[in-house]
Amino acid sequence: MNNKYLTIYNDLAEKIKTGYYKANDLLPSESKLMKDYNVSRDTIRKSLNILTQEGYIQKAQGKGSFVLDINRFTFPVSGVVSFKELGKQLGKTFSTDVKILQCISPDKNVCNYLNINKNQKVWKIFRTRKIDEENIILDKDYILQKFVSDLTFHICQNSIYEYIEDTLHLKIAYAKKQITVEKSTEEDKKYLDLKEYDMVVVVRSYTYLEDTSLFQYTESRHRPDKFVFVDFARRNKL
Amino acid sequence: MNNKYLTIYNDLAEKIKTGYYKANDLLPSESKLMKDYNVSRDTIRKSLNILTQEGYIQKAQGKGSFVLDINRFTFPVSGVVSFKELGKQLGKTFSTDVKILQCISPDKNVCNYLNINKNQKVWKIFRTRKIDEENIILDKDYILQKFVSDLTFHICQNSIYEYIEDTLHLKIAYAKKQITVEKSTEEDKKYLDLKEYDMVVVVRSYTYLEDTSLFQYTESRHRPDKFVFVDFARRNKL
DNA sequence: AAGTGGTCTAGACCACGCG
DNA sequence: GCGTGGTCTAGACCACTTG
Repeated sequence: MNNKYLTIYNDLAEKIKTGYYKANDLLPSESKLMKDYNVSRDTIRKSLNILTQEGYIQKAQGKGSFVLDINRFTFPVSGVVSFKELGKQLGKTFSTDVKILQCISPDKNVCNYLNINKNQKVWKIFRTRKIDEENIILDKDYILQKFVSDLTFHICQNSIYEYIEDTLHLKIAYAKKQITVEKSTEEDKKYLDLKEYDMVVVVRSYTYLEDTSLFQYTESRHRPDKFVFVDFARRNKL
Repeated sequence: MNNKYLTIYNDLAEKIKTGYYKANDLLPSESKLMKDYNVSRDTIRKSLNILTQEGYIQKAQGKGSFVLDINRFTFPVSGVVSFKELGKQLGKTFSTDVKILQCISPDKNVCNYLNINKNQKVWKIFRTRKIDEENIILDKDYILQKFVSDLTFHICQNSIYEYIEDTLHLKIAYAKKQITVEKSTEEDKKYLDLKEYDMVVVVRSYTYLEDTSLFQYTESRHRPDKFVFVDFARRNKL
């Protein structure tokens, strides 16, 4: 990465994660960091702003930048993160089973979700996610075929995001998400090891590309006892 | 507010919300906005960055800033927002019942949540939230007494956040949140109209002040069918 | 008084999209 | 080639904290 401020952000974030800077430590002052990295103050401030946004530090006028305690942040479902990336970050044994992979003419519901008409083909992908030998999550993905002409079992087994970003070079920009809890359906019971639970946590995501086109709708259905969502939020006035 | 960039942000956000700028419109270019508001480019860019962050716009190099469709964002539980603020934004008929308000020596669990020892007094506040004549949410708040010496039923009935920020002038900076789904307890059944549901959605929040001191732990317990969480997330590389 | 972060400015150069 | 946003710089002044 040739960006100075991103490089500095990553460097500082790494130093916080590895404990070089510890919770409640003060980061070096902005003028000190300017000299250390040999950049202008604005560049340093850009880096620090991202650290603030991500919950790494808290700034205080007249005092400095305090390192926050991030040890409660181990399950970052917030943000736009794929299942494979998640697994990597957690180091747990996850596995994925591709149940359905087909290119279809969408039904009414899917048309509605993706805001298209039924002549536009979409990929329909159902995958189950296994943790400790139990099927915990059912992911139902619908992806506009015009953006992704080919998909294989192997790609779905691996990471669709990786393929889309690294191979197709599509740029995912943002997502809208909604979390609710609903009665489990026959489909849920078919694909998941629901045990005694008769409800599932449903995470609906609409994913958009950089040019603001909606290209994917995902419904992620979780067994309630294994669902956790962790969030860091700053108070915004006005 | 004397901040230029916040003023401009609010002005533009207002124009998007009221439909002066519509979805898929291009915002005026940065140089145009510089002239319109008679400020430097950096100030404009600060405003646009917040709009981007909050999901109002999407920028594209060489093209401009596109207005996004925000109509799916009607329930902003994300961010640090209090119940009263929420009610205002939704225009629905909510009501709050204060069930418990006392200053206690905390038990082991609360000590653990707030990272204190049992000699520190805390306010214990239980409130139920009613929507359409049903008790849907049970809020269990624990607030360090050293920050808030006095609390009344009237304040709790209204908005604790309002009192803390506007009257005590404490500055709430950020919060960590966790969402899970759990079996309902006897307490839940006592305070809520749970109908046939035997599970509740539990939102645990740790709220921090600007000086990074943890001052409040809240457990918000929701009847599952009425729970919605909406989030906007940008994809961050690296 | 000295040091910290917060805001604002003016100017430079680059990368990208489009005609 | 022109206009757009993206990055970076250097300098100014202010507000706040601490000694």
